[in-house]
Amino acid sequence: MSTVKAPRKAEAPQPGLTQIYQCLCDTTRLRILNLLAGGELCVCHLQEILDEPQVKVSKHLAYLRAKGMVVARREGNWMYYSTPKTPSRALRANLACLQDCSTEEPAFSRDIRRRRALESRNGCCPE
Amino acid sequence: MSTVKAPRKAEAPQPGLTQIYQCLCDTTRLRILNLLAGGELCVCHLQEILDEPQVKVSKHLAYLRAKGMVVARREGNWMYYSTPKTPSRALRANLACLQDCSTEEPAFSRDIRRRRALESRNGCCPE
DNA sequence: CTTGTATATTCCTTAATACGTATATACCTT
DNA sequence: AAGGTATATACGTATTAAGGAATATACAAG
Repeated sequence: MSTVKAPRKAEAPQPGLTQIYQCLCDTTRLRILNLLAGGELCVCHLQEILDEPQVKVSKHLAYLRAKGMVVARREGNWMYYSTPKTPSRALRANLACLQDCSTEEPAFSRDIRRRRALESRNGCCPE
Repeated sequence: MSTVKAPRKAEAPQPGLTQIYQCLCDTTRLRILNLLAGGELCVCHLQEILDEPQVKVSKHLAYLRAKGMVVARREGNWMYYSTPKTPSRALRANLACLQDCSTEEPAFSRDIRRRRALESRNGCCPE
């Protein structure tokens, strides 16, 4: 046993192909990842943009995080989620593919629009 | 009601993004799609290359077909599966992405190698 | 019409997932 | 310490998926 104490919440290792697709096969998670492609977001903004209950958003974020699809950082009361800064080849390719495909789906571009609107009028959490 | 009789087994419409990812989130289905990227295959060849029981292969093929990810044609006793000739933009992009990512995963290239070996020595079904 | 081969489907069990309600945790403010 | 806000987890439940064993279908050949 190593004497080095593990951090209470280690980030998950980068996911394999199957895990990536498991994350992508839910509409809410797709919307989240589509949004995070535009940069970090806090949970309250995600909730508002997605217009989904807190527990639902939180659980999907936990799912994504457990599989290494997103990383989280805390700032005071707020949690900010983003895609990993150095994604694996497979993850990078699939996020790019999602970006490409999402332009077709109206729900996705609507989310992006709502994000812009929300960020312009400055939301709940410290910038 | 239309008087036109529907074919007994219509091909499914092209899948949406979520459906695509639902199809991709199983290892066996990923292997199948990876193989079909190299062209049509009959079920017996798929069984042999994947080294999986008949019922498992057949059910995953049915799943893929029901979601419009593959199409099937019969020739005598044999069923041949392939990706649709004119895939939707999303399907095309994701199959290409899979192709790109699969080069990293040893299981996938092994399948391709087994396919080549099997086809060179000519298998069970009419060429 | 019988038999054989290739493939599909049914039925069952087990495990995974999705969602909601309620509760817990983490941090800030006073 | 006490209360408030943001977020996470536990628990119950309903739905869905995966896999195997057995059976059914479709076609070919005699």
